[in-house]
Amino acid sequence: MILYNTLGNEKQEFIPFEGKRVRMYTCGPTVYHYAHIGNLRTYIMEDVLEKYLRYSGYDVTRVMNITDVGHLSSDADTGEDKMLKGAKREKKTVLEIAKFYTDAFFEDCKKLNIKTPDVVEPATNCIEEFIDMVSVLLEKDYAYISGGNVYFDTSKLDKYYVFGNQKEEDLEVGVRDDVEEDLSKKNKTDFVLWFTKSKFDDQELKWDSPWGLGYPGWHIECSSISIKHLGEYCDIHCGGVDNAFPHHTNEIAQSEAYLGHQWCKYWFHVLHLLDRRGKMSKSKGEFLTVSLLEEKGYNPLAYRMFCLQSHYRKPLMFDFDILDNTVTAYNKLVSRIANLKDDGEVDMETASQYIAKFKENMDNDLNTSLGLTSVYDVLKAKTNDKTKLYLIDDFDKVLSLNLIEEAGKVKAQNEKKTSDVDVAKIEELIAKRTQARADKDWATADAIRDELTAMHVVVKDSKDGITWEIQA
RNA sequence: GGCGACAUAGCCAAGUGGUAAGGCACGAGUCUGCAAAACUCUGAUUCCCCAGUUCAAAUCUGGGUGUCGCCUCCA
Repeated sequence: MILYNTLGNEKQEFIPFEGKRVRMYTCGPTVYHYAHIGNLRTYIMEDVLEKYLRYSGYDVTRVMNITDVGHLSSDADTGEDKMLKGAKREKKTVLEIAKFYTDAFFEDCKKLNIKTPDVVEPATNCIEEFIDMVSVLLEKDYAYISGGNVYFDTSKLDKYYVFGNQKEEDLEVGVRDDVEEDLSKKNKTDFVLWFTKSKFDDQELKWDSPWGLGYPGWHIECSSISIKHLGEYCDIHCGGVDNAFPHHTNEIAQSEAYLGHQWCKYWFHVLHLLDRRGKMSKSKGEFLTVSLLEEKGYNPLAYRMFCLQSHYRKPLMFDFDILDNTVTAYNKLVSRIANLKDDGEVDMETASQYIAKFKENMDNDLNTSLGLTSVYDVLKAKTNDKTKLYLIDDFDKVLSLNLIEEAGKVKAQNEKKTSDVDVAKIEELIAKRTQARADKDWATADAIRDELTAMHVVVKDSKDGITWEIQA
């Protein structure tokens, strides 16, 4: 499989450290609020990556952290503590908030067919590990204590900007209005490993440490949780692009300083979902959630298909008109599948050709748009329906659009009409209408059709006869 | 200011040196008393612009333009 690796900024052949074993790490959500559909784009694409790796025969272990420590990423950031802000907003304790939004996150994931990672670890479970890692970094002289906090010393590294050619002197401090420079740092790019000096008197979660009562820095959590569950080597680390710097850059710095060798081979970054204002973001106030989509009558899986239609490494513009477009496409696709007959034998020879094509598409840097096209190709294939159903079911192990299941619902819906409605009445009306049509009494025929429409019965006249069904 | 990504039909979008996939919408046709549904057909002389390399460029190189992201909250 070929994957674009941000480390090197190029497409590379994916070769794990150890045979068919894949250790995969995902930066999880900060659980202070609902995830918006932009956050979930990243998780959808990572889910496809994980499932495709499994489909390709890899033995995947995937770990995700839950950021329930409400720390700030910066010593100097005047922003408000995220978890605390959520707690204040909802008058709950920080941990109640974390629990609530963690559950909400996985409910959203479930609706989008995002598999729960093998290991999900809240940061508050790993304070000991964080402290251990910081201690080692201090011992190895990669860290120093200043102004009450423990900092990572980036000047000890040969190369700090691993993802690009950024120069420290070109960094602008205070690009954002609310950021001030932290004078306790030795170098501009140094970052906090452990805080004891919180700017927030009401910081709720604090733990004892060799450096005093405090809480961990933002980056230490991912490094530590990854190493705890996946060991010293990680194959793929995933996240949204905005995390590449500083979060992932800092993770690499501290992890490799701690381990003394290369840590993670591939960095998979998903680009942002945009709306008319640019990147969809919680800090801008209004944001779209899965529940909101459902309230508006959208099937969450239509949103999944919306994401799959585009490539993970391209910015994706969200608009309800575009989503509507996908909804139509999804419904049409499902109804075409519903028309397939489940009989005969699977033609494995033909099937293997389509599977090979699907793999070729997905092997090319997870080209989900072409992966979806494979489904359309199958529908047009010159083979029996059984083979088509077999292939669609197979591809859907990766795409996870519930295509077969939804098609089954459509079929059931069509069959339901015999049990749920007054068939005798409907057939009587249809008979009357047929007579009226035969008499060329169009007014009566149309009136009866209107009556049937009011009963949610759709009449279909075709040369093969008259059929009817209950409108969904 | 620095670093990085992206730009293809009305819309979403594939394409990684050999002459522009697929989907949605639109239009046309079949069917029909009309309609709906279903099925079939149809669309880019050209890929943001300008140079260059090449027998051959949407694809490579250089220079622009535009959009987006990051530069200590962020997926």
